Amino acid sequence: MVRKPKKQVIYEAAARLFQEKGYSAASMRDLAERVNLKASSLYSHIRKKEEILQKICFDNARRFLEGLDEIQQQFSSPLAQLEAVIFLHIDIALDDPTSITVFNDEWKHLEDPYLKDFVKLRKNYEQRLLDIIQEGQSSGVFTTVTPTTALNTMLTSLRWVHYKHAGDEPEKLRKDISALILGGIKV
Amino acid sequence: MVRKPKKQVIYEAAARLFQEKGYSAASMRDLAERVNLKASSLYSHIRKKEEILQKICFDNARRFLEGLDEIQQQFSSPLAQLEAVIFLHIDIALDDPTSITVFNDEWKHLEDPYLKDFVKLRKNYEQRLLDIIQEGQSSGVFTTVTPTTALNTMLTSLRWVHYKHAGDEPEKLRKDISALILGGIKV
DNA sequence: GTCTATAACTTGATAGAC
DNA sequence: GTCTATCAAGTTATAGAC
Repeated sequence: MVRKPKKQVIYEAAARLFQEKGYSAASMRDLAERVNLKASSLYSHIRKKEEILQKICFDNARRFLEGLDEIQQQFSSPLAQLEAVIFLHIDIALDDPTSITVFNDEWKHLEDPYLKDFVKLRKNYEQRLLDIIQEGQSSGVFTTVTPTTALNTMLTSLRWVHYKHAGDEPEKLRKDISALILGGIKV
Repeated sequence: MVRKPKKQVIYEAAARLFQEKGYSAASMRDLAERVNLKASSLYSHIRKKEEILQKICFDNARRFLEGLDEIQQQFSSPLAQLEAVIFLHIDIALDDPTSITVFNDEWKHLEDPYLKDFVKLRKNYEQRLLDIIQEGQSSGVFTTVTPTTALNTMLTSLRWVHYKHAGDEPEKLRKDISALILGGIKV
């Protein structure tokens, strides 16, 4: 029987709390109650509230970026890369739906310099996807919609898996979603 | 030169403020400053902070529901209806991007009984779209992905238009997005 | 590490003068 | 309708006893 370090228990409870009430509306007293502590005791484990949000946001950002690294090593065709990106987003969303919700919805409550850094990482990620799309268009396998329109439509269309997944098997879900997205992009 | 009623000025400033900082992090003092009043003076025009959020959320909900009413009177085929729904979402997003962001992202800060009512309206809207999708599947014009998967993918994929629109002409945007979404749904 | 106590400040909202 | 003054409650975070 392995006991989780209390710090981890706090982070996980915080993610659920931020998901439910939003970062700003979630108080340290709320959080403390959920881990059976007084608010002041939390500060033996973390330095400040924002630190929790930082970890959630940057851990997830890293996950996406490293996932994309692997994909670009493993696949060379734009179509295979894009499909793998779709699977990456679905798998991450299914693996940790709570923290991905916070990552998606609460990052704007980061303060500088973390906010700036976060936005930069994200811009980076999106630019790399944009390059894939444009390569696919050049080689004639993708339709010639405006690239940012294709990118944004694809990325946002993946933003429901984490909180609304109806109970399909992951395999069925991956198959359906990739068919829906790629069906619109492929020539 | 028509002067806007101050109440409307307040609502519009509030929508922008809620969009920028989120409902919870936006204070009545922030809002007052933006309309050159003291916080207490706001209460001559509104009863409470949540009242503003209510109006924004329910006004937009009504817009979508009435839009769907019209669509279902005007078109009979599932494909034509679904395309019209896509245009409806795009047009609303382009017409008032700020208030649609608040509608999309901040509704969860409504309190009961408004929260319950809002969720009910939304469920209603989504059920009607689900029926369209299922009719299209039955008549063989839509692929047989899980209907809720098609619905959620379609609806969330429309949730970027309001805040990221790159500068395309609306017509090009409507054409691209409907091609991307319907291309994945059509048989 | 957890507690009590508290500092220092912000919050939404009200009372009442003008 | 707008102001000043104020309230009661809530906020993050720290100090120091145990």
